[in-house]
Formats: sequence, structure tokens, C-alpha cells
Amino acid sequence: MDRHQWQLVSHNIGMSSQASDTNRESPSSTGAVMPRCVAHVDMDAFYASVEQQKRPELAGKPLAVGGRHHQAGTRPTRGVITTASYEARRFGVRSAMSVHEALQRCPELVLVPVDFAAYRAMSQRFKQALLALAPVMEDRGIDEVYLELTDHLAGRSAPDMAKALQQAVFEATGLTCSIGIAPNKLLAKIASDMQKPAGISLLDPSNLQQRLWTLPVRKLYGVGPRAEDRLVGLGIATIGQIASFGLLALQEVFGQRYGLWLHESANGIDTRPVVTHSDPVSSSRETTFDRLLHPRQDWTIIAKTLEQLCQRLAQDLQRKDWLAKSVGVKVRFDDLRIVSRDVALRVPSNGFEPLRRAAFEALARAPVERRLRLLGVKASGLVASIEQPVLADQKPLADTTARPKCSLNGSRTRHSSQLDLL
DNA sequence: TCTGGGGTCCTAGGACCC
DNA sequence: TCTGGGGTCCTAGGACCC
Repeated sequence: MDRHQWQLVSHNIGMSSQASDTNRESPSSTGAVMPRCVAHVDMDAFYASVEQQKRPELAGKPLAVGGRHHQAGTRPTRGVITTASYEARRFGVRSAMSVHEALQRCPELVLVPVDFAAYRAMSQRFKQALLALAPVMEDRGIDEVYLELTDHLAGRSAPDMAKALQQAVFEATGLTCSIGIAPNKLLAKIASDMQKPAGISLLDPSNLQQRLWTLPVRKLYGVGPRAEDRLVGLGIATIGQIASFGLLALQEVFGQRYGLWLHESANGIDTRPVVTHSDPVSSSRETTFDRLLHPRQDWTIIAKTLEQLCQRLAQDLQRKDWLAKSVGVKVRFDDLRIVSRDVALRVPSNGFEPLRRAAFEALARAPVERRLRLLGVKASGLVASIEQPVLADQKPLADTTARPKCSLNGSRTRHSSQLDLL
């Protein structure tokens, strides 16, 4: 059985990452200390909203993006919901819910396949609009960003700035977003979720107890299902109860570092900077099969799929001029268990052939005794191909600030293999 | 006949070096 | 004869996020 160990994971920033210089309390001209001002901007039901804009006849209808669409025009019965429109959420349809369950909750649900090209294009538009008003931005994915507003309010009040940001996003995209304003990223993120859609919420030390401490523990960024279970097991259901549980008691249960992180987060403390640039560390491609595949009888399909995944991965890397230092495969079995195997390349590469050879080598080392549900290939240890000789042995710079991670790691054996490639 | 696809970061243990 | 410690790389797996 796995040992249950809870640790805090520090937030690493790569060598080329640039943190904004506002991780501080900035003294004003009068000498008084000005608190930081950070915004978290979150697009409302982003994918679903883009789809409703693409097809106005779907506006106002319960709609969900996702599912496995085998043929165009037919409604899927498998797969998961990626995003549900607010109309669908009223029926209880949620992200990550199975299509089967979503249809039970809302039989008239309209299901549309994902269209990443459209979401990426819209993502660029809203981010450009925000950058014009607030130049220090941290990209947190396709539909959300942090903005460092300290020293960037241009004479506005924070709420006025938030309104201006919402207006700019709407003018650029026709879509709404919700904004949280707070003295740090942790609180800004929680705040943006408080009045969706199209809301503006402020969290600051004066309303912390009333507005933060009443929330369930799961609202804390970094507390997932596992940590929630453990907390609830201790009779801790709200963020306020974490805060009053006491630092020492938390550390006793969750370990030094994770305990400290929980304690600080529950008290609204977070000193992470807004990071405007970071290099990717891995890139991957994976696919779930339409049916379960037998490792021997369906070997031809498995091998062909792996080759295609390698082809796409190589293209991804080549397009972005990244080289991989190692290549791995991931297999999900019929019982939903996942195993992975990695192979280090002797020479960093983004060529199809080296990737393919490493991937097959890795797959050969994986214990495949059950039917396969999913197959994936991942390139990690990425280095920029142009700067590669210079950057090859640079190490990430550890941040001093805390970020939560929990791990339940069991002991494991090493399957060492160095594959000579090229 | 269940749950996609793309990421981040961390830990642990062995190898290996100094 | 007995017996280190620190650091890094590699690998497998887990938690968490969008």
C-alpha cells in the first residue's frame, strides 16, 4: 500500500522565466505601504460560449462541448463533458462529467465536438485586449490569466480597472469574463469564481474572514479530491476551519511543508509573483481507442497508433523548435490503471525516427497484460533547439514561495535503460 | 459497457560522481 | 575493518489544474 505523505511542493520557475518585480509591498510616495493588486480574469464557460457565438441558434440552449463524436451529425453517448453552458449547468451538467450522466440530467442537451482552433483564436483576442490595459500578464491556460495591477492601475480604482478590463474583453470577443481582485494570486483566483458569470469580486484583508473562511476547502487552489477527503476526515470542511486548526496540528497530519502551505493559504497568504514567461517542460499526444484493444490480437492497430502519435509529437516539437531529452509512453488499461515508461535519448532530438524508436523501446518495457484503453507518447526535458548547446545543463531556479502539491508515492523499482540513438 | 487531452510539479530510490 | 554525505540524473507514479 502506498504511504500517505503530504508535502508542499515549491513553485519552480525556469531559468528563462520572468517574474514581475511586484512581489512585494510597494512603498508609495508618502511612504505608506501599498498592498499588491492582482487580478484573475476567467472567461465564462469559455468553450461553450465560443460555440454559442459561432452558432447563434444555440444561444440560450443547454449546450455542452465534448463527448466522443464518431460521425459528424450523430450525438455521442461516450466521452466526457469539457465545458457546459450556464443553461446546461442549471440541469447539473458539469465539466469532467460523463456524457452518459449529462444526458440523464439533461435529455435535451446539445452536444458539440471541441474546436480548439476556434478557442485558441478567441483566446488570443481576449489576451491581447487585456494586455493593452495591463501589460504584466501570466498565462494560465486557454481561458484565464493573472494580471499584476500594482503600479498598473493608471490612476483608476481597482474596481474601475476591472470594469475596463471586462469591457475591453467584450469589445474584442463578444464574450463575458469574471474578474477577481485581491492582494495576491491565491485570493484573486478564489474571488473570480465568486460571482460568475460577468462578475467582479474583491477580496482583501477586511473581508477575508467573512468571504474566505466560509468557503469549502475545495475552493483552495491546490486542494483536490484527495486532500479534501483527508481534511473532511479530520472534520475540516471550510477554509476557516483549516485556519483555526492550527499550524502545528496541520503539520502533524500533513507534514511540515504541506501543513505550512495549508495554514498560509487558509489565512490568505500567498507571495507568488505574476510570471510573464515560462518555457515548456514537456509535450505530449495521446488518444483513447474507440474500443478496448487486446495487446497481441490488436497489435497492428496499437503499433500504427503509436507511430501516428510520434509523428504528431515530432511535428509539434519541430514547429516550436524544441528538442526532447527523453521520450515516454503512457498506457491506460481497461481497469483505468495507468503505467508509463520513459527512455532517455543519448542526443536530444525532435526527429520522427528517434522518437519512434524510443517510444517502441519504452512500450516494450511496459507490462502490458490487460486490454488497452488509451495510448500516449510524451516528450520531456525539452530544450530549445537553437540555444541547446548553451542551455543544455541549466537548472530550474527554485522559487522561495510556496505552492501546494500533495503526493501519495509508493516505492518502486527502477527499470533503467539508456537507448543509444542517432 | 464507465473518464478526454494537454499540462505542471513533486517524491522516491538507484546510479553515479566527487 | 568499518563506513559518509552531498549533488544530480534517470525513471515511475501521483496529485492537481484547465
